[in-house]
Amino acid sequence: MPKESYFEQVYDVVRCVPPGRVTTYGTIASFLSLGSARMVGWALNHCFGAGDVPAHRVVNRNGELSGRAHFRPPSLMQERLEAEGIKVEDDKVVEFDKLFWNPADHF
DNA sequence: TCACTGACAAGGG
DNA sequence: ACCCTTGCCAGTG
Repeated sequence: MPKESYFEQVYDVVRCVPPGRVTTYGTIASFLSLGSARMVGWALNHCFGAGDVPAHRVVNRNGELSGRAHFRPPSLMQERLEAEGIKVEDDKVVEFDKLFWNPADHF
């Protein structure tokens, strides 16, 4: 498999997200200039088994842990975020604007 | 080949 | 301010 699928493109960006920071689906899609926000979430759905992809650092534009239901256990996403110093309340990232990390900024 | 799916985002009522 | 509809596009059956 010499060619990277769209999944791997997303995984690569997610891996670049530093601990204690979060990003959104739309941001990744915009950064890749490919696909859409829905695809990013869909790609992450297949990430389990694709290696160590910190999918818990990816949230929706509201800062909500929309993908927590896909973790096992579902609370694992919040556990991971809190382990990195991110506070989560009511399934939402506290001070999401501050913790937001833009891949384009790192670039 | 065609149709449906999906962890979202933005706009309109 | 909230709820609903539309658009998005690669992958799978």
